[in-house]
Amino acid sequence: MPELPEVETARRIIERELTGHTVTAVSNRLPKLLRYSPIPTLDPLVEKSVRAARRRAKILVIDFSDDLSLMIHLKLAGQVSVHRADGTRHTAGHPVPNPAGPYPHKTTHVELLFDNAAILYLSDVRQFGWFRLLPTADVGAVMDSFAFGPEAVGATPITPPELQARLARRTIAIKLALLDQSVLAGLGNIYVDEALHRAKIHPLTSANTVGLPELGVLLEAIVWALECGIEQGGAKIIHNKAYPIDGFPEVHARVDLPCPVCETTIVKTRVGARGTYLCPTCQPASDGDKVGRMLTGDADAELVNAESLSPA
DNA sequence: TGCGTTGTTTCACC
DNA sequence: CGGTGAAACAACGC
Repeated sequence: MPELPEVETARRIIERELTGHTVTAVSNRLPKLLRYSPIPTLDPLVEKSVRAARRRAKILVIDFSDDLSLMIHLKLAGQVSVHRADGTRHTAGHPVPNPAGPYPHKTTHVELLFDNAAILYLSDVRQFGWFRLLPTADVGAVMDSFAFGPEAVGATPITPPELQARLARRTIAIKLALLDQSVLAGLGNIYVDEALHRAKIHPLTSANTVGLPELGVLLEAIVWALECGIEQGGAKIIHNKAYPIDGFPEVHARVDLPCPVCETTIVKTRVGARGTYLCPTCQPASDGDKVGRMLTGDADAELVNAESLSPA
């Protein structure tokens, strides 16, 4: 489930381990991963050296010499793993393949060999991700086509009034608005649940009813969640079960476990089509809630009602 | 074995 | 045109 922290972790690994090194060989066992790529194979990367690794939203970009760039979207289940000649490994993204196990795994599709004997493995058990090889000069235009909103964390963080302006005409659930990459870039299902819990906001609250002070709290909570994730090199969630490190994540993938803040049992519901975890005590339903407004706000009623909104 | 999984796109409709 | 809600899609593991 690579989101901003997992992609940022991958970026840092590539920057640290591979900058200045030259590709000596390339293999790609699943050419369809280049289905959107302007250059249809990775072969031109041979003899090119890594100049930089950068990130925008959840897209990783590796810049090579001779005006070549590789854009990578890990989607649900992509993984980046760099193995050095001395045997040390650095892995980011999805937990499959097992970072401590044998490589290449059957889900490892791309291998890049470098002149320092390091190997970059790109794996994707779901095959939903993509790679695009293109001139560096064209990366900006492709990024523009995605119309990403401001980065959720970065040098010039979005301010509460800016976020309020972006949500002003949005009546959808705040959780869905935060997952919209054109509103704010980088959040996915894990970190949005964590941020809303931290900010004590129910995920079904209509986006344009969240006041300025609450948006300030929410932005702080978003930064907190993403920085927790980056510090940990990505949240550890396997088969929909969280394995918290230092108490993070607090609610996501922790159904039926106690809320670390108030010990109320964490419930799982649905917002849009997304599995959503929340603490019914910390995050009470409010008048602005899309479903909760006609109910008591109790979690079971929400679950039933939310699911009855979609056809069987 | 059919469902769940997520980031993103698409579509009908208001 | 912009927003909404839902479906679609990618492919696999359980």
